[in-house]
Amino acid sequence: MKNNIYDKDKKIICPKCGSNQLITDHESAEIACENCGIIVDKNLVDIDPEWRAFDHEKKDKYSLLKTPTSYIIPNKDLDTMVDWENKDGPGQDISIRNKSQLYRLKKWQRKTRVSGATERNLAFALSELDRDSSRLGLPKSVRESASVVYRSAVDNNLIRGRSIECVVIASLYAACRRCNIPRTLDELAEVSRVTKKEIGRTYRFLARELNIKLPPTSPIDYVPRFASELGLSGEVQSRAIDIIEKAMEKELTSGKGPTGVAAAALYIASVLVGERKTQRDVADITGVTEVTIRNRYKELTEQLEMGEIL
DNA sequence: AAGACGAAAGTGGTTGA
DNA sequence: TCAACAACTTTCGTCTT
Repeated sequence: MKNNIYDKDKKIICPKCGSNQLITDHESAEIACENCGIIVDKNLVDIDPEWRAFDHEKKDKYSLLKTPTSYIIPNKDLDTMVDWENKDGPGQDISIRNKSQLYRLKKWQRKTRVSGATERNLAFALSELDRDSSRLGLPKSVRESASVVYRSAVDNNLIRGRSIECVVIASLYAACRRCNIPRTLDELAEVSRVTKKEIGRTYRFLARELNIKLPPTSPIDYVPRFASELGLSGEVQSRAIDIIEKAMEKELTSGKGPTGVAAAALYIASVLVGERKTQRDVADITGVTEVTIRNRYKELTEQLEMGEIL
């Protein structure tokens, strides 16, 4: 079976979203779509409909079965192997299977001994990622973005000495921030067995090694989620965002924790609009203390000349 | 009685010598 | 590596509604 993606002159596009913004990865011979994050493998020989039409759940399942042949083994060897299997295939199932296994074992041992472990690692990590992100109610785009981060972490040998779960969570953290729907370290720590400290440390490590540069999280990004969890109206939200924008102009927010600023802005806005929440309510949802809210609140009202509250 | 306020002491992380 | 430092937390007593 000849595959048409392999042709070098042909432009490769992402089968899922049609984007041609593909990132080629050096060592693993895989191509990732920058837009939606799925893997489009250039060296893939066996293009079944199932592969072509994969969405992410399916891809995870099939990757166990298929990826060892598609990801790792150089394409020329792979071509040979596929042909050989196809010719001898009908009739003698068992012996063929044995031969095939032997062949692959040899291959793996000789050239890519790590790859078996790597694949298992990846499969485990991706299911972990699925579990965590669905617990957090994260959209697919974030999950995909996180899996891209994780894969590159694997490719750069960054997981060694770290737990898979830890790296997965750190990847998720990065992905959330990139997608502008940040989650706090506390929230991430809650759904995993990794401590907040470790997540932070691992994230910083990944960011440094992978050259991920993300601007500091804006308090504004937290407003919609916190507001809806507090049952506050859209009007309160826009007032809060207003306050934060003004505060940022005056550089009142730099160096301060974004959740604290968001919490205080929401509190102030809730009072202004007349949907008052107690400091305790806001503190519980936002994960900061009342004291912090009070401090931010004080700074904001003083510096922004909001005497109207008093 | 509940919520808001603030002082004081403690924690974990960053920075700079 | 260590100390200084800022942000944030915990705790607790006082004031306000």
